[in-house]
Amino acid sequence: MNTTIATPVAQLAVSTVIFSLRAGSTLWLPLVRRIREPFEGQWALPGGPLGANESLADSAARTLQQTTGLTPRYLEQLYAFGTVDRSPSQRVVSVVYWALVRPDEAEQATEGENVRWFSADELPELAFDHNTIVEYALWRLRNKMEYSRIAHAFLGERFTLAQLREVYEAVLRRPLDPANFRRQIEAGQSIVATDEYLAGGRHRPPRLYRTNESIDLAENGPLPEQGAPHALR
Amino acid sequence: MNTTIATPVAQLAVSTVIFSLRAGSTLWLPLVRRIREPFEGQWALPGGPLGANESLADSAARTLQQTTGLTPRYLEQLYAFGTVDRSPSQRVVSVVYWALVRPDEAEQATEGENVRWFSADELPELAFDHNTIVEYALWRLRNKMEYSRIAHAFLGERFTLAQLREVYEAVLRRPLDPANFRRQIEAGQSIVATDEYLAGGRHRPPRLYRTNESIDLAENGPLPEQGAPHALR
DNA sequence: TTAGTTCAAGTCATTTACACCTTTACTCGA
DNA sequence: TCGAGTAAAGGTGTAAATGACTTGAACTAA
Repeated sequence: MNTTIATPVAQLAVSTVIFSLRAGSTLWLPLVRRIREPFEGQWALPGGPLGANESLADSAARTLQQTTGLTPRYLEQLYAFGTVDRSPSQRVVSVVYWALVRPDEAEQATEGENVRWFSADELPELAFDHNTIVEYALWRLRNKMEYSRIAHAFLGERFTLAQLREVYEAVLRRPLDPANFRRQIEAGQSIVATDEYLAGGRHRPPRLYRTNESIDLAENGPLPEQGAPHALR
Repeated sequence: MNTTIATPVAQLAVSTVIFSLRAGSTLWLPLVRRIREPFEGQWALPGGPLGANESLADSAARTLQQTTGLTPRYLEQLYAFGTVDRSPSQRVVSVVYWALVRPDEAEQATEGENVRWFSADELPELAFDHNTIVEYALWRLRNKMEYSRIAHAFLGERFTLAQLREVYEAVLRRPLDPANFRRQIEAGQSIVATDEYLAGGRHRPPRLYRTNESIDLAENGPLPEQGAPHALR
């Protein structure tokens, strides 16, 4: 074997942008406070160096679990960021993933001195180029919302059509006609009606639906390394 | 500074899948023969280790230039591949780009013992997981063809509508109605009619068009590190 | 019982997509 | 020089998708 082990030109890190919906209508994401230089004390995306025996997606899932306690239902690679000057001193190439979690999962997440949730519209100044990264992740989320069915990853097992519509309205930031929304969703095959109804509101109880597991909701093409353990298919 | 320089868990490499259209109707891509282990003698995607003072996109452009002599008009990041076992011995994480070149550029490319063009449908068994990578790049190309205007990157300065349609037909592998194609393209703003015509055929000379530079043809969103020097915007 | 709310379903006009047809303009060979 | 061949350019009709709006049903709370 004549392979020379070159001195590394860059550190390899994996980070993740996690989205959730708080109060059912605003996009929130968890950030972690940096506990060392550079950017000590500033907020940053959860992540860390790639482990020796884990794939990129596994690394994203692990660091997520360790820093925020979250295990997202949806995890997909976003982009690899590698400009020379994006980190002072040692050069870092970051493979960034993006994830969606349900509101109930998000509430279980550890929140404290070093982990806090922020509104996606009102972020502080983040470490490194993480503001840029979040902006791109937001674009990807909104874009993907229009041609795939990832909205389901924000919801639990059972949900009403109104809840699903509210997810779309929150992410796309515009109201949708309930009647037309119903027609379009029913035309597709992405959800299945159950025979349960949600009682309790002061109105006619809406029917509960569940996602159709046999339909590909992500539309990511023939990707070999398929997301996290619980990746949406 | 208390940053510890960890021993690298993986080598960082950048590779590129380059597509071109030969004879105006079949997808071709250049491969390079490996001159060292592992996979010595087998065909692989052009690429190499990331240089110390270049961004990921610059590295893709440079290795492309060195191995094939090509400077693609379109260059976009495809995916970062990083499963643990994708390379024997030393672990390698590859950030893969994909590129489009015009047929006339492709002809200038060096072809010889160590560089050869292959039909995208009839590839040999490649080194590493490069067959998988090419398959994914093909999916991305065909997918992107349907919602963006990247087809223009296959063509030169001036082209007829029939030529543009042939690009679509070749990539999507199905015939398109010339009349409807004309209307759809004209409805968009991606091309501009010139007052030139292409004479020589035994039929009415078709009008020549050029791409509208002021329109974003790639639709990649707010990406910071924008492709290669000549990236299509 | 009644008012209020939302689900659920239906109507209608407009736009868009697609298949097919006709005319026009040019080149080339007889 | 004339006719045949070819593809551009433009047109028409039908089906599907979309958006704005309307109606009725089901339930809660007062």
